[in-house]
Parts: sequence; C-alpha cells; structure tokens
Amino acid sequence: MSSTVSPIRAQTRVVVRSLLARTALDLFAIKGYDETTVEEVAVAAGVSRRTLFNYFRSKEDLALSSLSEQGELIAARFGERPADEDLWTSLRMAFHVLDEIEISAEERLAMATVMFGNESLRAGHAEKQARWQDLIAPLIEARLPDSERRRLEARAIAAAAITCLQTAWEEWVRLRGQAELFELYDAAVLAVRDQG
Amino acid sequence: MSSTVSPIRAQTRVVVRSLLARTALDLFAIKGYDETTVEEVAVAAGVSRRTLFNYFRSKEDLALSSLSEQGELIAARFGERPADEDLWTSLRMAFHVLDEIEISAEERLAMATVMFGNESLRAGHAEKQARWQDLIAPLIEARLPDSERRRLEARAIAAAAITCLQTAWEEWVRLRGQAELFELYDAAVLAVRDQG
DNA sequence: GCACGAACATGCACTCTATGCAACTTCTTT
DNA sequence: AAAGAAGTTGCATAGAGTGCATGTTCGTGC
Repeated sequence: MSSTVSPIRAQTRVVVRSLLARTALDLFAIKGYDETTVEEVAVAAGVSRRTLFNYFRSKEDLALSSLSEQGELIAARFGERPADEDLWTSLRMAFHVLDEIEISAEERLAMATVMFGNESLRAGHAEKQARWQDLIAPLIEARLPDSERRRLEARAIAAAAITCLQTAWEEWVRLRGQAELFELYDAAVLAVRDQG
Repeated sequence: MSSTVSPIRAQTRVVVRSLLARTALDLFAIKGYDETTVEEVAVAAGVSRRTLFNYFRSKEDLALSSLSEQGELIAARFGERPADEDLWTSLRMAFHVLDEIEISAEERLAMATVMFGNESLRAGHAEKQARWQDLIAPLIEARLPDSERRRLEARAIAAAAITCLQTAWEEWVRLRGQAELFELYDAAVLAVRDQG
C-alpha cells in the first residue's frame, strides 16, 4: 500500500486530466457530442485512445468531470457556514462558489449548451448533480431537529435546493445567459417554498 | 403521412413491447443490469437482437420504458384536478396514480432495486423523471398568477415535487418497502416547504 | 379466396465505446 | 547507475447500437 503517489505525479495527473477534458469540451461544442468520437479527442489532445480511458472512465466522464468537483466545492463551502444560519441561506451561499470558478460566460454557456443538448449527457448531468446530495445531505441532517424522518428530510431539502439550481440553470441557458443565475435561483426557491 | 397504423398492429406492438420489457426486467433483477447482454434478453424473449432494437432505442430504454408512461399518467391526472385546488394537493393526487398501477410490492421493489443499483440506470431514471417536468410544468404554469418568471416558477415547482417523490422513493427502497411511499413523500414536502 | 402493399422480423456488416493484458517508456528514489 | 513504480501505448475482444437488404406475416380491398 504505497499511499503516497509522489505529489509531482499527482499534480501532473490533475493538469493533464483537465487539459484532456477541455480539449474534449471544445470538440464537443464544435461538432456535437455524439458526432465526436473518443478517437478524435485523443488525436486532438495528442495522446492515444487508450490513455484517454486511463484518465476518464467513459466518454461521458470526459464531458462531465467538472460536475463532481463542483459538488465537492459546494459541500465544502456549506460546511463552513455557521451552524445557526438559516438552512436555505447557507445553501444559497454554498452554491455561490460556482461564481468563483474562473471561466468566461461564453465558455460556461457553451459548456451548458453541450450538456443540455444531448440526452445521455443530460442524464449524466442530472445524476451527477443528484449525487451532490450524498455530500450535502449529511451536513444538513446535522442541523435538523430530532425527528423520526431526519434523514429523509435532509435529503429532500438538499435535493430540492439542487433542483432549484438546476432549474435556474436551464432557464439561464434558455435565456442565453441574459439573466443573473442567482436571481433565477431565488425566484425558483421562492416559488417552491412560498405557501399558497 | 399514413397516420393510421391499423389498431390491431398498434395493439400487438404495445403488448409485445411490454412483454419484452418484462422479460428484460426479470433478467436484470436476477443477473444484474451490466451482467446481462441484450443478446440474452433477446434469446429469453425468443426474438432476434435486432428486433429488440426495433422496439427499444437502447438497452436502457428496455429497463426504463415504464417511467415515460408513468409521467404521462401523472400529467393526465393532474390535468383532471380542479383548477382552484391547491397546487401541492393536486400534485399529490396526481402522483397517486402510481398506486393504481397493478403490480405487486415485490415486483415494484425488485424493479426499483435494479434501477437504483446501477449508475447509468440511475442516471436514465433521473433524466426520465426530470422529463416529467416537461409534461407537468405547462399545466402548473396555467394556474400561476401573472409574473415575469411564471415559466421558471412552474418548472421549479414541478421539479421540486418530482424530486420529493424521488427522494421518498429512494428512502422507500432503502427501507425495503417497510413504509408508506406517500407518508414519506408528505414528510419530504413538509421538510422542503416548511418555513424556518 | 386472392393478391397487393404495409408493417414486421431477421441476418449481416460495420462503427464506436469500453476493458483486459502485455510490452515498452519515463519518471522517482536511493 | 539501477531498481521499481507510474504512465503510455497497441492489440485483442466484448458488447451496444445502426443501416441495409431480404424474407415473412398480416390486414385490406377486390
């Protein structure tokens, strides 16, 4: 069990990974996801097809790898919020880490368009976001009052918040980025939670 | 555009389709989704591999075809609810069509276990449910008061309700069916919508 | 009852994703 | 400089999915 993998190697691996993902994303944006083969991505990136599959478990992963990382960021940020803060406020603040990711609006729009434009990608996208739950729900649960159904409640809240973000995100894409993502998010949450 | 395809043919097609899906589901439950090839399903059903793909667009469809139909049932039921009824009540009632589907508890549990037990299936499942939105959201929108963001609000509400159902469903599987699905659903909705 | 055409079933060839394996190269460490 | 780990690659193979061409079945009009 050589637990240490040499920090240099680990780092280059991360860099290469992100380079490969970016190459893929560019191609997907140009040619479309289904119309782009893994082979083409490999050639464009200057590696072998086999190596690509060493870095990513699947073609889909190539397109969606960033989502997993985002989930971790969000969960981490949520964990840093004061425990007595209103839950939905904490969630909103946690989601705001997305604004801190350095990426141009066009790039973001292109990426989102790729993701929503393909059925299987949309599915993977939904699933990956759903897995954000697994990270966030336990943190929420710790904040909830005792209840027989605490686990369920925590998961429901996490899922609902993520869903609102997702809905806002879709609308944002539909509006071609001509709106503030978090303004849309707030409207979504309000619609869901407002009694009546 | 020969819109009429002979009612007999249409009907047999539906029957065969559901027979094939059932065969597949049985195999998936026994051997596991990834461990079962389309070839095996074809053999078990007594048709050719190619024919299977005439009835289903993909292996995933073979496992998830029922979900699309469920979405249509729910939307239809929602459309029948009185327009002045509380939105969330209407949604709850609409979801109740699921209880009317004739299927044993064990079968239902087996099916759910298959769906949640495999990553790509879970993704497809999430996506298919997300597409329920497209059916339900327009109906919700018609009920909402005028607002700049009506479309977004309707989609958010639909998505949140479906997500609560999904969360309840997952919990139900986790509890091995030892709970009332709609009791769990109510708890989920309450947790999300309760202020504070 | 029969013949026509549409829908259906199937086999075949082919593309693409994905994985295991073995050989080879390149780093890291001592 | 040598050992060993990590990384890269090609090759072989399985399985999903598609287009096409052929044969079969079945509903319909005569």
